Amino acid sequence: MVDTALELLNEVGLEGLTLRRIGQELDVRAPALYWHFKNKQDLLDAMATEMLRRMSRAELLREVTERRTWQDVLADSHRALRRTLLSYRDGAKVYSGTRFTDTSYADTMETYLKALVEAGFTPRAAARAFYTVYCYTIGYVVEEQSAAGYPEQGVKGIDLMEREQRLTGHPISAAAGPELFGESEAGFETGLRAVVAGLEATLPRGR
Amino acid sequence: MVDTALELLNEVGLEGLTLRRIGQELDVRAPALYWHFKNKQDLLDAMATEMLRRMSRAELLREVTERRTWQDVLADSHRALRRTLLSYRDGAKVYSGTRFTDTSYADTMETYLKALVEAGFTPRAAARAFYTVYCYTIGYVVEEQSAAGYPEQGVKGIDLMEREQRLTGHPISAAAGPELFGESEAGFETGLRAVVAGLEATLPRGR
DNA sequence: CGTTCAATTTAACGACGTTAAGGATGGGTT
DNA sequence: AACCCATCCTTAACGTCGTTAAATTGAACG
Repeated sequence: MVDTALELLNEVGLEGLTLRRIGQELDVRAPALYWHFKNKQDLLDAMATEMLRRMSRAELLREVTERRTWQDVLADSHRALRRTLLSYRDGAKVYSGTRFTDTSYADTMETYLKALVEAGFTPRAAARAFYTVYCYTIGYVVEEQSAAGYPEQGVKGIDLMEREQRLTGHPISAAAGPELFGESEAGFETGLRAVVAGLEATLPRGR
Repeated sequence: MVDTALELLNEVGLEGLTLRRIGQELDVRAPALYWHFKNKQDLLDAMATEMLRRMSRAELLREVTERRTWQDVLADSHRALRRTLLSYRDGAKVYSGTRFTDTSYADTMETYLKALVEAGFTPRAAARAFYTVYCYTIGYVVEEQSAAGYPEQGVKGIDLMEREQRLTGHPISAAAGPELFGESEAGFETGLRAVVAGLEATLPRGR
């Protein structure tokens, strides 16, 4: 049922994801859903949790089988997070700010934090480091998905030409358009590397 | 009218911000609002734009009167952004992913980018640097406001005690709670410094 | 006084999340 | 076989939402 809702999300987007529509997909009337979830937010939380679970399954395997630096662990895990969020329409919006419905995410979390601690981070610094990259990633993908739109569904993205015209008189801002909204993949990567490099430079690690 | 909506936002939150309620505040029926805005999203966009405008007014003054390093410009402007978003209930949610309704923000943007370019960043790198800090900040405040809740209005925040109990068996994750959700001010600052330091280390600047 | 135009009203529509009350199904117990 | 009880669903309805259409106000102006 969470699976169905996630599939449907990709078809109709967050705004079109109504209980009646989900019910339709399951050959069931809307109130039936209340047998399984106490309300719609509860279902959304479960969807976010399931997104994370799916990400973890693939990602945790890598963790165990490969030996990587803490920088790679941090960067790879958030590359995976971005990929996961991008794979659902409005994925970042659904995900951001929800509280997870169980502790299934904690295994993954714990593995990452342990890797940082073993690399010399204090537990507090490890948590802070992880959370910093996390916030960057969430923020980036929220903006990314919102700027992209869903043209095939009539949701327009940012029009770079129009933006440039609108910003005549602000040349640097105008020229920033293609860098920011035209190369989102490379842009995420550049920012991610910077953030990780900054953690390396500033956060207290033992020798 | 945008002012009224912003005031009201602080009383009732995004979820309680209905057109009928806004109308009530203005002694007007809901449909009257459609004379001024083409739909609710249009009003929300205007609110986000106004938030930014208010931030810029105070912040741009500093820019002109003080001489600061690009690091300080970058950090201070995003400290101001966070403060602004925090000053409205659900401020970050309202703000994130909206498109600005005019180009009033561009003056500010241009000033910041110019400071970076003068410090030796290429225009592209300047845009990227700014955007990286921007995403971190947006992501951070979205999580921050969602985790805090609004206890006086019955919206519960994260319960640290309960969280710790739930995460027994994941000691590092459990111990991360106070660091992440208990010291949000210091946490933002630490992350911000790291991100700026990372930009210093990785982004192409002239000599 | 009549016209024009901006700004608002009233009335209504369809869709939403949600609740209440009750029906179906089916295995386990007596 | 008859009953029970839990599970899972239905129908009906409520109140609220964003939004539209059409009629109405009221001031400014000739």
